[in-house]
Amino acid sequence: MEKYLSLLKNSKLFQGISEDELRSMLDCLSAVTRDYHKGEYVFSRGERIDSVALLLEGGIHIQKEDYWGNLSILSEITEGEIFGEVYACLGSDELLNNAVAVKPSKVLFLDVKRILTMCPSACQFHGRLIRNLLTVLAQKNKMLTRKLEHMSRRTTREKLLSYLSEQSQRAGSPVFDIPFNRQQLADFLSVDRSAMSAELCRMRDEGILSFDRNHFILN
Amino acid sequence: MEKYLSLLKNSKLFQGISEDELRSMLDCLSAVTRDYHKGEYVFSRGERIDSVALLLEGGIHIQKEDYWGNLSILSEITEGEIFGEVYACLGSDELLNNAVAVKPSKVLFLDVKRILTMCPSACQFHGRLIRNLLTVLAQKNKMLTRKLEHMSRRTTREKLLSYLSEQSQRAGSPVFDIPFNRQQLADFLSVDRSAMSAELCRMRDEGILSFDRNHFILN
DNA sequence: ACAAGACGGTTGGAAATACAACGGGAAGGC
DNA sequence: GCCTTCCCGTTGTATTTCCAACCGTCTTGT
Repeated sequence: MEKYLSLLKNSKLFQGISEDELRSMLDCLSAVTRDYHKGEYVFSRGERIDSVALLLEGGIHIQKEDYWGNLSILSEITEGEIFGEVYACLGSDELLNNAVAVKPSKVLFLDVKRILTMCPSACQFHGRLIRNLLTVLAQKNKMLTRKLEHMSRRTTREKLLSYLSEQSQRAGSPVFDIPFNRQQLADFLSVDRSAMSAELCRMRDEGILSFDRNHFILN
Repeated sequence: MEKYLSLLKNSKLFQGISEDELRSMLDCLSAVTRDYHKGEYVFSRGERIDSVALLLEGGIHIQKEDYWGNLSILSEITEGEIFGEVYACLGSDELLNNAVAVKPSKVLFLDVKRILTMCPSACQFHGRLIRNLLTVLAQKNKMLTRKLEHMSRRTTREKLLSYLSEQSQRAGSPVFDIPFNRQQLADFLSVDRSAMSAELCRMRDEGILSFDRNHFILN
């Protein structure tokens, strides 16, 4: 656990909390870790949970498969990010999506009730934790809004440009890498992979962008 | 203001807070109201805000217009709901969407910094307010996830069924009203109005559903 | 070295959507 | 009563997407 303290200290959830405080909080929140291999499910649709998950190592996709095997990727979780917080906060609601490890992963689970219901005056950093959680929820909310912006575009080209522009903006550079391969990007944008691939090549031929695998340059 | 106290008391933001406490809190949060006529903008894209808005009366659409006048409706705000809370919480971020009154509306503005930064022990219900805000954010998060579920469907028919099923489920009955007319529903689901209208009629002819204006029955 | 699988690109036909234009009916204002 | 506006449905065409199939390259495991 010690080796992840600096990751935790810099995570959005524990921002502004000292390392000493962090150690005692982990006990207080009945923190446990678990390892997952690639393809394993951390959470499953329909489940009820009362812990938030924090990704210590690896990669997670929040996604959904329908009856015909069609995959839809909602979001990607990177190291230091939390997931499942919505359902942990709402308590009684069933999960709408699966959380699947896309790499060998290590996940830390924290009991949310302890965050929400513990007496605020009991520990100095407790209020800070709640406000951090609030900020994370607001940021995720904004992320979902931006994703809806991509998805509301009518054509594959517009969806791609909307997504790639955001990635470029986030990277602060016209040169950037995306965290998906072609199939995953198609499942993320809800379009056909082959059609998307063709559209990317058309845009490249028109000089709008260039790419190699998941490395992109926007012009 | 007095006439809205029972609405406020039953709102998700002020749930569990007594009427007396509520009165004093409204002062504390430097509450002000403002009226809007139909079509007027409450918030505009690009703006920065530090107040949450609570709709006392009327109806608001959170929406975005692109360069070519295409409208995209993100969500609908009904009486008692709050909006703008994401940006008020994040402080420095610019709004991504407009908030437009679709009916004559009355809006209450509350200073969010007072909610977030005031000493938690100062007032008994302050902690309650933060936790309520947390719950509202989590619920909105889930709402956006569900909307993404509709939007990730490939065909207009699937989008419609996904949306109508949710509305039916929310109403707890196969008979329900939707809060949109045809054009608004099309802008909400990001499809062509005429194609959507045709699809609705095909589904009616196939016996899947029936409808009259915004009144629907699912079979 | 070899086989198997993952990945990205390409193609052609079927299906669905977008777009523009039109018509009828209901609602609302004068 | 009349006119205007809004709302919904219909139609036809051009465009776009989906789907299935196939190929070449690169990686991985044995």
